[in-house]
Amino acid sequence: MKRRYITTPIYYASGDPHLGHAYTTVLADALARYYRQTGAEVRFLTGTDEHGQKMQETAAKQGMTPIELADRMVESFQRAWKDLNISYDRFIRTTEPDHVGVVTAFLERLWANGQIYDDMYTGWYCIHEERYWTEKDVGAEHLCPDCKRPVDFVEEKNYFFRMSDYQERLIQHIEEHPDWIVPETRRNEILGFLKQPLQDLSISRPKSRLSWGITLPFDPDHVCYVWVDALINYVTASGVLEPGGGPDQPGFTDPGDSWWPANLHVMGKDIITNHAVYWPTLLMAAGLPLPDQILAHGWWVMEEEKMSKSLGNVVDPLALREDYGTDGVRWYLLRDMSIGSDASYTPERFQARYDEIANVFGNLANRAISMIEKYRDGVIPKAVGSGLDDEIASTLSEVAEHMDGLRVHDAIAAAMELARTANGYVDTREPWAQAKDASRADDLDETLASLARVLTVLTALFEPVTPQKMTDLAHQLGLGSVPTLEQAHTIPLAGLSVEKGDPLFPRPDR
RNA sequence: UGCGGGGUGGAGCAGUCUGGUAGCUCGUCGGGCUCAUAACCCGAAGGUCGCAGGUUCAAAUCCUGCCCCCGCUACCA
Repeated sequence: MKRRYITTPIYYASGDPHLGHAYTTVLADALARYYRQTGAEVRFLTGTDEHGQKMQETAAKQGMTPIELADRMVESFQRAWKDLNISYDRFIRTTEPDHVGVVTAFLERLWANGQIYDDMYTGWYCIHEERYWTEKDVGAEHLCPDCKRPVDFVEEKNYFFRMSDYQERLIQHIEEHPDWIVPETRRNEILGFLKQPLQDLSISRPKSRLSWGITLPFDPDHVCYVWVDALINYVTASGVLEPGGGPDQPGFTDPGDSWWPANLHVMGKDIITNHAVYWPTLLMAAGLPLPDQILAHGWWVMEEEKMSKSLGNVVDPLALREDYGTDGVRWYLLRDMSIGSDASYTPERFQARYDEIANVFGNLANRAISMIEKYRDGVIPKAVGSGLDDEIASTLSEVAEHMDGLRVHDAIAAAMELARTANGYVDTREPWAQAKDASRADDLDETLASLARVLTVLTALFEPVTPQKMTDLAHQLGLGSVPTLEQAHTIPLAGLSVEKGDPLFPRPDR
């Protein structure tokens, strides 16, 4: 059986989940569900990134230990994902002993192979912001770009990964695999970025400054840089690397027996460099194959400001669920963002999109099932003609093409087009007129059977986006569950008893 | 500064590679239908396709110049 390993980033556990997290996760979930629909065995990974300076600081501010803060945030994230009906198979935490063991083994392997060396790190440190800046950042005045205070020149021992050694190999890989980074605009950015000489990557922090992290196996006074720690989670969850491995027993299992390499890493555009540069070079150094694809989506923007905690204009994705339901939110997020560009959230746009699925699809289901009840005592008649079979076939191939190209919004639009076509079909066929003329019983059967078929196909097509609602619709159609894409256009429907339920996408009182 | 993306009726987008009556969704206006969630279906109005030149029988589409917007230009999460 075909296998699919898909990941979200692991989210930094210093704050509660927000719309950005929710979008990435819903997007990955829709893809994971689609892959399952196509019959693949799927591993869908998400989790939390729990080490690092900000965790340490945030926890201290709240009078907690870092792990207490992490525990609380894990609960918060898991509740959010449950509320959004996220079908992850594994939730990883970077504080898990397994992960710590894998990171340690990974670093030992790089150390043993001479991929890591120590040197003095120099930079400009802002005491107020508690962070380093580059020469370019601070300018000739040597002022912190954020707070405009003078910065100090400091140097400390750091361990560096020989990332620069892999620059050419990485460029070659990206050029030979045009779809490795999606969308193309992000690929161009990375290629542009790689035109400049790549520097080596600092992968350690002295414990004197930061203790909340994974201790380097070759120097107990330093912890691993959180991004290196975090990226390795994808490997940990794949099972390709056994914790406890070391220079003498590298601990790598055959990639063929594990989930590695990942088929797809999904993320926001803000962390594309980490995933498209740091991560592949680290993998190269470790002798592991690279992931098949990296998908970087845009941001949700609101009134021209990025939605971030610091700007204080967060829209709680769960708040929208109160009026429109989980699937209403999932639908909006996936329908309204064209992967690759940013999308802007406004209540008006949300409502317009919700109206679309309520009016075009929800109402189609409602009217079709209602007519089957009214004209055929609730039993789906035998199909006597081809009905909308051609439109169904072309929609299925179109949706598959878009989904395989990671254009989820286009796939959804194509599926919705089938619902629009079916609404037009109802008007053309005029089943209410067919029902009044006993001699046209076959025509009416064809009309109603075709509509039942379209709805069945639509349950499969929309399941990745609105899973609960499609399960509800399948039940209304007399099916036990949402069929797979393969079954949807062949599974026998004649004789099934439909039962009209509540509207799938009710319009809230206005 | 360099690299990349974009500027198309009120809004959001497609079309540009492979020149040939400017398309889609929403909104507006008019009509139709009655199975349905005041939903659905049909039709109409509305754009000199950022600006200026050029090539061509013909340019949103190709070429030149300019204007404007956005992203990336990494390493302490």
